[in-house]
Order: sequence, then structure tokens, then C-alpha cells
Amino acid sequence: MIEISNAELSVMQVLWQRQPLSANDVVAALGNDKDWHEKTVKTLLNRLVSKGALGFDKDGRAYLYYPLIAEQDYQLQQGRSFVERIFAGRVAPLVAGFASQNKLNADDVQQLKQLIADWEQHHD
Amino acid sequence: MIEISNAELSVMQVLWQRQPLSANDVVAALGNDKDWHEKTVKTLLNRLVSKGALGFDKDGRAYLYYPLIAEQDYQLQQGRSFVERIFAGRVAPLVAGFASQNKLNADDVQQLKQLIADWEQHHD
DNA sequence: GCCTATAGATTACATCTGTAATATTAAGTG
DNA sequence: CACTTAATATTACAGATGTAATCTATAGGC
Repeated sequence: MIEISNAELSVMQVLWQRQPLSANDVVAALGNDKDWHEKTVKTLLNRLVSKGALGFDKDGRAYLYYPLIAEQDYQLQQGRSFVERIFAGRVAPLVAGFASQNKLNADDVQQLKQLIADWEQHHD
Repeated sequence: MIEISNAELSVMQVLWQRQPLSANDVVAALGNDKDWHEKTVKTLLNRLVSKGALGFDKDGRAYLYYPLIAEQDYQLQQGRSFVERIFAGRVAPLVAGFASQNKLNADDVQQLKQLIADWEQHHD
């Protein structure tokens, strides 16, 4: 799997939200959160293209970038490898940590209940 | 928070299981999973001491290492920052990913049900 | 058609990481 | 007490990462 660094991930997330975007659009979109120089963002775009995480079409002298990997796929893969590494593959203790820190909200609980219901229907 | 790299984490995990241990004990404990040279493990121990993640007592010429941070604390902090970074802070979608990949087992589901029950009691 | 501004390409450089090898020091042996 | 051996400390070195600056080429304006 392609390795995406932390800084690179922020760029991917911009493009997962809206695509395709020019380098300048990405710079602008990141402007709120990050205090990165324009050159820095362009370096990240370049590295992501090299890694095969982004593609682009030419639009005159500029490029329009778009993701080559889906956010869902990335989340799935990262979620699994993280839980494997830190929680020995068991996801429940992670959720327990959230609960203990009061980081669960009603929506989360609702979703979890639904997941469990579905699971139990499959495994009755 | 102290940053612990991947290779370093494996060393921490040995010491979270049994502590304190000499460098050689750690090398031996890692022998099963990792194919690391003894020197490599000692470098990692050294770096972890520098970072403040491990302490040690002297036992003659050898050191006996022990963790300075608790596994639970590390898991909590990492879990939160991971979910923040990858899932915008919501834990349910991560669990959904596990469910979709059939990575939930009966124990997980049992634990999750218990967590939800506790949560609902607090938020009725 | 020529010049300039700007987009992308290349280069930079310090720090972190993986993975050791070499150097130093002191405990224990004879 | 002199040596050896084994433990820790220091050094090494390439690739990844954060964070840009500089180089190069070309689209657009005049």
C-alpha cells in the first residue's frame, strides 16, 4: 500500500472533498488550517503524484489534481493496521477509551447499535 | 507527548508486558517476531531512554529497563489522535470498517454492547 | 514574435527512523 | 592486577518527512 505521510494526508483530504483542483486551489483550501508556504504544498502534491496517490490532467500550464485512491479504502486500511499495531487487532478497547474520555456522542452510539444489530443478524 | 516510532513501539510493548528487563531479555523477547540484530534493539532502547519513554536501574554493568509511560495512556492518546486525523474524530465509522471486513468477533460485539449499555445509563 | 510572470521540476537541508557497526568502559576471571 | 568480554555509548548511513528556495520552461500580454 502507498505510504502517505501526515502532511501529505492533509493534501489528500482536500482533494477527497473536492476534485479536481489546481495547485493554487489546494493551497487556498489549506490556508485556513495550515500555515504552509505555497512551495511546501506544491512539494507535497509532487510527492503524492510520485507515490501514485494523485493523478492530474493538464489545464494549460497548470495541472488539475485528483485522488487515485479512495478515502474509504485508505480509512479501512489505516484503521486495520492501526488497531493491529496499538490494540492487538481488537477494536472494542479503542471504543472503550473513547467512552472513558466522554468522546462518544449520541450519533456514535446510534451507529454502533445499528452495526451490532446488523452483525447479530448475520451471526445468529 | 513523546513520539514513539514503529520499531520503538515493539520494544515498549515487550516492556509493558514484563518489567523491568535487561537489554538481553528484551532482545530475547523480540526474537520470536522480529528479525532484528541485537545492536538494533539496543539502539532502540537508547532512543527510548533519550525520549523519556523508558527509565532504567543499574544492575552491575547491565541496565534494567522499565516504561515511564503507561500502555493505557499511550493507547488512549494514540487512539484519539488517530481517529481525529483519519476519521474526523468519529469512532463509529472505524468500527463500521471493521464490521464490513468481518473483523468483528463475538467478544468485540459483547464488549461494545456493554459499553453502549453503560453509556446509555449515564445519558438517559 | 518577445518578455515576463508563474507553474511545475529540481535541489536543499535538518530531523527522524530503520538498521547496524565501532568505540569505550568496567565487571569478573585467572 | 592485567585481560578479556560483554554492556553501554557513540557514530554511521540511507531513505522518509517537513519545510522551503531556486531553476526552467512556457502561456499570455503587448
